[in-house]
Amino acid sequence: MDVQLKRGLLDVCVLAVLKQGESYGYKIISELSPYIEICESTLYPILKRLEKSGCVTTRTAEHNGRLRKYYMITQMGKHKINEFLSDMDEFVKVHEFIRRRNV
Amino acid sequence: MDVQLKRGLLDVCVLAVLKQGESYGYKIISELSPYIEICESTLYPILKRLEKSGCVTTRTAEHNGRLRKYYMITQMGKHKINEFLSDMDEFVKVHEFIRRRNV
DNA sequence: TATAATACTATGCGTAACAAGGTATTTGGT
DNA sequence: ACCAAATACCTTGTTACGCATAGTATTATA
Repeated sequence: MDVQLKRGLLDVCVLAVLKQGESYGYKIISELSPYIEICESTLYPILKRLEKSGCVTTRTAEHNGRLRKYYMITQMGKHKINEFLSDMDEFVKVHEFIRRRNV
Repeated sequence: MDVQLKRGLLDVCVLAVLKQGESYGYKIISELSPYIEICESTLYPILKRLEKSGCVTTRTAEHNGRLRKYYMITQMGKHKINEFLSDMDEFVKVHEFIRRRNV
């Protein structure tokens, strides 16, 4: 998918994954990969951003002798998803506008 | 609509307008305004970009003693619209992915 | 024993939307 | 006659975000 079209989409994808339960960086990528490509150097800044803006909280736990950072969605994060879905109503109308003029 | 979500959308909106026939800056804004907000300082760089990439051609004509720059879509521009619509198939699937996880 | 997979992080680049500001003419209201 | 709004175009600087590239380090697998 065109890079520009992903803008603003990836944040919400990550939040949508976390809505189903806590997860961690590497796993989030693999959960999203069937739907949208997101590379590490994109994801980790997103996670940092989401934490800073209060959309997720974190806990660090040991797994197989390695530290893993788990991310959990907050109320604010859920609110962000709903905001996105509202925007999508508008987006869909614009999409239709373009399709109508393409016949 | 969120600024980031507009990324990559506005170019195609402009092209979709031009697919219906030539138009000029000010008119394009008014034709789009019921569907999506686009300000002048966004539109004119877009038009320049589209011209540079061969998606539109221009002609300048006098109208009421004032110069007006008319923009016309090219084959390349039409191709760009179709590329966008392909990307949208993917986008729609991601949208559904998010909606499903938001119940 | 090497290579893939797992797991996280930092730096720098390019693109696009927009705020703010500038220029100039015409039209409409009072 | 005068001012505001509408018409019409353009430039500069800022900000945000996706990604390429690179680095670090452990564990599993062939």
